[in-house]
Amino acid sequence: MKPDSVSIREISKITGVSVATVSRVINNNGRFSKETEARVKKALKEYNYTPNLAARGLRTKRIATVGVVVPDITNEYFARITLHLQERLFAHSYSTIICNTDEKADIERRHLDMLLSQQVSGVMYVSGTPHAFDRLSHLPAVFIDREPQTAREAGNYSLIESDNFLGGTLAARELLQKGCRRLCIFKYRDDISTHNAREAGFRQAAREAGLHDDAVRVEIVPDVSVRQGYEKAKAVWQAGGFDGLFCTADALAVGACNALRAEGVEIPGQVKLVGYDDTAIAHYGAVPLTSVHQSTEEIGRLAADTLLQIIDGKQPERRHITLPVHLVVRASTGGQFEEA
Amino acid sequence: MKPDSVSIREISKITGVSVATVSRVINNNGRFSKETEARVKKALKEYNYTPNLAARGLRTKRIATVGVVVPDITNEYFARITLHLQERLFAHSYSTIICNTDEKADIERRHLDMLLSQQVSGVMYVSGTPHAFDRLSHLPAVFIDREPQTAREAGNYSLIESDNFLGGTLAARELLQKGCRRLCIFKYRDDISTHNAREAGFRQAAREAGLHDDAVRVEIVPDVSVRQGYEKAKAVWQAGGFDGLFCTADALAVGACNALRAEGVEIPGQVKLVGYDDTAIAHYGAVPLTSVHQSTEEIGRLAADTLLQIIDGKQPERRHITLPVHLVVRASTGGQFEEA
DNA sequence: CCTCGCTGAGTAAACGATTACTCATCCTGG
DNA sequence: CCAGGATGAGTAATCGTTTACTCAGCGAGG
Repeated sequence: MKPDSVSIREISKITGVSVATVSRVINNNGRFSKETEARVKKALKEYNYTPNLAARGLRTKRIATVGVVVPDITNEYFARITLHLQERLFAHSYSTIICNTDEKADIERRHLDMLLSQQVSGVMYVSGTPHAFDRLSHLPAVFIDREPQTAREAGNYSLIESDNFLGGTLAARELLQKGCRRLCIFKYRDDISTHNAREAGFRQAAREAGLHDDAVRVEIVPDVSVRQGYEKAKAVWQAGGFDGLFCTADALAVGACNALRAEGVEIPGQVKLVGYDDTAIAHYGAVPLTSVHQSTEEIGRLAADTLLQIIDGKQPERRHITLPVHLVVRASTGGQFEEA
Repeated sequence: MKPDSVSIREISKITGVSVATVSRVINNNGRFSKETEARVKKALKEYNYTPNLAARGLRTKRIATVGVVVPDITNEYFARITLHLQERLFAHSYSTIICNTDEKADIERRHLDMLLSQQVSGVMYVSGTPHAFDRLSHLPAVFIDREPQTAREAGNYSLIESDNFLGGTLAARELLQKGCRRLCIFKYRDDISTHNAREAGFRQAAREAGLHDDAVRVEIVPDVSVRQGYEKAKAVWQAGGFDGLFCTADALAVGACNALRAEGVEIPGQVKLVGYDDTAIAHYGAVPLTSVHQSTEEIGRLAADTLLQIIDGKQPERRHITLPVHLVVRASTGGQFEEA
């Protein structure tokens, strides 16, 4: 049973130098001789010294921790981004506090108060609802995917998103090229810029291909569950149908796929299907799903680096970064069957 | 732009009482008059006071934060448990630091050092590899699913797991009852008690049904990916086959399902299939998957409550809790088709 | 030989909150 | 009328680190 953890003062006593010097050696800050350094470092190791971050944070008012605010960690897309964020931040010896808001304003508010209390050095908003942003308008922040309207004029933040308009365009082109003419979109809510841009890109591509605007039917769904996709697809199919369907999230597409097959519809024979995010379930379904891929790894890496830059007081190179996306073609639009 | 956050001292100045009294009001600790209380509380609200957790933690040596160590947050089962843990802990105004180890000992070690530095009050091990447990043997800890052998004699910890033996038994009974006689198990590694127990339960049920031990073939896989399931199923099928397959994780079962269908095998006609964890992908696959369900919500809730008890110095009611599981029957063993 | 600058290291004051003591005041019962 | 308990509130030490000052010693240039 090791001692609970020795303090800088005990190291000082052991080595016979002052606490100030020990601190200098630890932080490699200020002057000290080679011998002193060696002696102190030996003691640090030997007595298994662990810095008390509370004390350090109190004194320096900076703590190597950032908050990550995410709507739903069980959503694979969010989980991946969060994971990559964490890896990158951890590599810079920052720790992360992950806060799940479930898209609820009051929960988000409480989480933010907690983050403030912790004196975190920055906050990462993963597809964040902007509800409680006023709480921390003075903190370094990076938004992923969605930008809060209320923060427009506020200061220190950046936005990282992927090119949703392009994603929509790619989806439309694939369906059109494969011969679809009666198109339908299942879109998540009507107030989320991310999903609206996907629709806009889709519509524009359809228009460019000479389709009339009302050849594209839009259905709005209140959540991105498989069940939603299932039920919406059943309803819309019975109400007239379509031959090409674009869902702004993979889960919807998987649900739609199941529903259509239950109705005896052949995919990709009668209906072609494109999803979004290229999450793992895109591979697993009854029909492997063509989907728009965005790199969670790159998003996470860029977002982490940008936040660290802001924290360090450097102006980030770019305040607003848009990453490219690409389409992964699978069986649901008649692509090659891709295994596993 | 609000002031960065006022301190207890400023509240003291504003209200004309001492800092000690302000602190007492904040913590509802010690004595103070109704009027003082009202005046202080008003000022706290008005000036938007946020306690500095670093200072508090430094003084009290207790911080309302626990570390959650998890192998892979993008695994849905782990993500769900983590989510419920967080909800429950947050409800008790604890925050959580989630650490993803990727099953790597050195990453785990660094995470633990960080948690120690943060002076967390406890650690939650979700299906944790025990590698670096020595680092914090004196900290309150709760293990979910897996118990570290090395910690046997160490003090303050509990184990929450679900009844894996029962899960294996249920899986076997379902397959046997539906007429399967040539059984196969895809098991994740050979050194993980959780998965070993599933196999043991399965075998025992098979034995009880009068099957010879070698009527149960066991295949060990190195990870729980869909791809693994796919490839192993293809290989085993070509090497002789089976009519009932039990996978100790859903992802394996989904991969196996895809592989078998690609071979022209009918499910559940020729082969019946049971998975484990009842994650979302169990619903999504080409054939809805019969799976052993364990309640992540209950596991999370119990684990959180137990850890809080240990932190508060109370002996938890039970050191070792085993939760029941149940089987959800779907199409892959000939059950009713369950939508979405 | 004096002075100046550099080097290595110590002293002590913060940081913001908690809490053990202390104390003045007031009330009450004998 | 007084002893003593209860009450409300202030004083000051403390938690572990960082860091602005300070300073002794030494070597070199004038």
